[in-house]
Order: sequence, then structure tokens, then C-alpha cells
Amino acid sequence: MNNPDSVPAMPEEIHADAPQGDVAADTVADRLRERISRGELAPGTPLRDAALAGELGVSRNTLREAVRLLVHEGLAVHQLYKGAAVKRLEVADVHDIYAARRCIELRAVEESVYSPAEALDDLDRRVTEAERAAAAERWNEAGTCSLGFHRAVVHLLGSARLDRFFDTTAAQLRLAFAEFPQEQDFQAQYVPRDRVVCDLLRSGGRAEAAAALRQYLDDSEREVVDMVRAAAAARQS
Amino acid sequence: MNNPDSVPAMPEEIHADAPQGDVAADTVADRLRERISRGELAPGTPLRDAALAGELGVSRNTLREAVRLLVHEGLAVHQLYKGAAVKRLEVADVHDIYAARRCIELRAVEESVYSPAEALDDLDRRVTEAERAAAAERWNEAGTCSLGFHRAVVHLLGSARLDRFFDTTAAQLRLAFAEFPQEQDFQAQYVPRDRVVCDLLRSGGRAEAAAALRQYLDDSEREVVDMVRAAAAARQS
DNA sequence: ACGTAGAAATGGTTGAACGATCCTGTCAAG
DNA sequence: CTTGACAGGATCGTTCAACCATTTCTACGT
Repeated sequence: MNNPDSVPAMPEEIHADAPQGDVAADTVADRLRERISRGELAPGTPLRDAALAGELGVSRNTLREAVRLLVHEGLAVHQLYKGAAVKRLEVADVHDIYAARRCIELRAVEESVYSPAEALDDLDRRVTEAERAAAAERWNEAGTCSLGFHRAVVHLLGSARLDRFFDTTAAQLRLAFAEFPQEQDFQAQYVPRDRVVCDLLRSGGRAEAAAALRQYLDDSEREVVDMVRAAAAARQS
Repeated sequence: MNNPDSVPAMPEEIHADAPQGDVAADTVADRLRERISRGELAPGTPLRDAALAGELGVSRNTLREAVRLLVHEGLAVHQLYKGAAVKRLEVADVHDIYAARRCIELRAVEESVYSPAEALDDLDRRVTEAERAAAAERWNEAGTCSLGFHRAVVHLLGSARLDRFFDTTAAQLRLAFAEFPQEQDFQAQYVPRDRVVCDLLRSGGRAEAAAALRQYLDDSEREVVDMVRAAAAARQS
């Protein structure tokens, strides 16, 4: 099955915009993250180092460093002598992730009293962007913008570490969607609810905003759990 | 200054209790983490791969994978062509870390309404342990136990990801103490305040518990900032 | 059919090599 | 004496080829 093409796969050209002050393993990790998030490397796909190393034009050692980073980020899992594979989200993971989201995002809403006005304006910009994308029926982009809104909410807390944590968690959450690329438009349904949360927040209704956000997260969690269950069921057949 | 002992440093024996189902790089990362947290590798210490690889009895490649993990965890920093060094906490880092702690721990207190009684009993156990250690003037152990209490508080939220995040953040915070091994006993001063928070939590006084915890974190942050400032000043001379 | 022994594939680790870059100390010109 | 060029040496980043360990596949004999 592993077609040993005598002609090596064309090494993807190095992106000129790749961070040049960076080491190879990091840029390779970026490339892999990218591929995973766009579903090109579906959950469960084994990450064979020899193959990927050739494909990306780096040595096996470098690629292994990159894969180790992905494992550390929870985007891949590792088994001794069986290598790494793209992480497959389980129901427990979804609950775990949403517990974390509830913690951080709800706290951010409560703490937003201390946030400067321009930070709240940034929130509004994000939602407006998402609405524009949704109106144009660019569902994929709408999902990305919606996520950007939540990212901005977290950013209100002013901790780069929390921002990073949210990013990696969101990346994991995307694994659920990666199995159903066509379902991405379901995210658009949540854009109006982003708007509600945003407006309540700006008008000072923290408690209502928090309640709305909590409901939002509960509903979203239910939906993602269903997706994961469906994916597992589809895999059985 | 880098004494090139012609006789190679004795490779530390492999711990028999090292997770055997694990790959070498992970166990090496554990060893390095250990060394850093106990101050054996002080902040600013360069992590020279050739030297460390020999010392730990692994190849340079394996060691580099381990170091990359530490960098990813924020325990080390990396500069291209200059290698990695143990992270030196700056004031901004301390603010960042405490913003994250406030977010998570305060949320945990508020959310503890939904926590089962035995989870709260666990909190009590941790504090009692810390008190015992403090009474015996084992300050180092008291600090560890106190941290265990806060860890248990976070655990109330029921997210393994948040637990992990708290752990890595706490490990970063230890970098501040690593420069002042003798000051570790100052942590003991906080044990009685842990007791207050714990009791308020168990008696249902969430709001008071949250207020006490917030005050706790504010004071602690101030103190750690002073430590970092002092360390920076001491470095100038 | 079934278990089993090889064989092939893959993973884990090592050691050496080579170029790139940084650092340091030297030396000569000003 | 200061300054700057410059030559080593040290370290880093990366690659490559090899080796053993383990799994997985396959084909064979029963």
C-alpha cells in the first residue's frame, strides 16, 4: 500500500513567508498543523516519519521533533513502536475541552468590567466580520471569524498563556470538524448568538452575557458530542 | 569556564521507575524538568546539547527533542544558533501567570457548587498536609503541599487539560523561586490562608472564598514580582 | 482453517559528518 | 589606547546512514 515511488515526492516548496528566524522543526510543525486543521490529514491518519520527511523535504530527525510537538499539543497521539497518528477526539475529550472553555470564557466575561473600551470594540469588529462572512454564505470563513470572537473574549483576560492555551484547545476542537468537512456550515448558526453575547457585554449586562454564553457553550458542546458519536458510528460500519 | 573534563561525566543511571512504555526523549525531558525545578539548573543556564547529552547518556538528537519540549512548555527559551537556556522569568511573565491563575482558580471556586463532597474533602486533606509540614518546619514540603491544594482546586473544574495547563504554569512560576532557594520558606506564610479559603469553600461561602483567594493571589503576585525584580537587580551587580 | 516462523516495514536511537553562525581573543591600523 | 578586521574555536542546525527493537504482514506447514 505504501507505494515506494522511486521518484521522490516533489518536496513542497518552502514558503517564503515561513518564519526565517525559526528552526526547521517548528516550520514543519506549522505545516503539519495546517494540514490537520484543514482536514487534509484526517483524525486517525498515521504520521509515518519516513514518508512525511521525504514529502516535506526534511530529515527524519527533524520531522520527529515536529511530530513530538504536535503530540505535546494534543493534535496527535503516540504509541511506543507504533508511531504517531492524528488524534481522534473522543466524547470525553469534548467534555474536557468545553469544561476548559466554560472556565476561561465565562471568567473573561465577568472580568470584562476592567477591560478598556477599545478591547470591547475589537470584539464587535470580530462579530461584524463573522456576520459579513455568514451573509455571503462563506460558512468556512464565518466559522473562523466566530472563533476569532471567542479568542478575543479570552484575550480580555490579558494573559498570553491563556491565549495560547485557548488556541491549542480550539485546534483540538477542530479535529471534530475535520472528519466532517461538509458540516462546517453548522457553525454559522452560532454567529447571531455571538452577536447577542457581544452586545450584552458592551452594554454592561455581564450576568446576562455570561448566561447567554453558557447556554451557547452547552448547546455547542451537545452538537459536537453528537458529531463525534456519529463519526465513531460511521467508523464502525 | 566550561571545564572540558577529559573524563566524561558519569552518566546518571537510568531510574528503574522511569516510565518504561515511554520514549527516551520524554524521560530525558522529565529529568531536565526535575533539575530545573529543584534549582540545579538555574534560570539563564544554557542547555548545551553536547554536554547534556553526554551527561544523561543519550544522543544529541534525543536530547534536542527533549529540550524542544521544555521550550514548548515555557521552561526554556530558544534562540537560533544560540541554543536553549533555562527561562528567566520577567515581571511581565509573573503578571501573565497570575492572570491565568486568577482566571482558573477563581472560576473553580465559583463552580465548586457542583463539586461532590469528596472532592472538597480532598481539598481539606491537602491543606492539612501542608499544615503538618509547616508545623514541622519542612518549608519546602509545605510549599509543595500548598501548591497541591491549589492544584486540587483547579481539579474541581474536571478538565484534564486545565489541570495540565495549571501544572506547566506552576512549573514556570517555580523558576522565580529557583533563583532563591533559601527563600522558599516564605511560601509557608500562605498555608494559613489556604486553610481559610478551604474552610470557606466547604462551608458554602463561595463569594467569601473567592474574595479571600483573590486577595491571596494578589499578595502572592506582588511578592513574586519583588523576587524577580530582586533577582534582576542582583544580576546587574 | 489455524498457528507459526520468517520477512518486511516501521519505529527508536545512535554516531558521525558538514555547513552556518556566534564568540573570543589577537593583531594591526589609526 | 581604541577600534576594527579577522582567524580560530565552540556551538548550533541539520542531514545521513546505520543499527536494534517491535510490530505487522505473509506465506508456509500442519
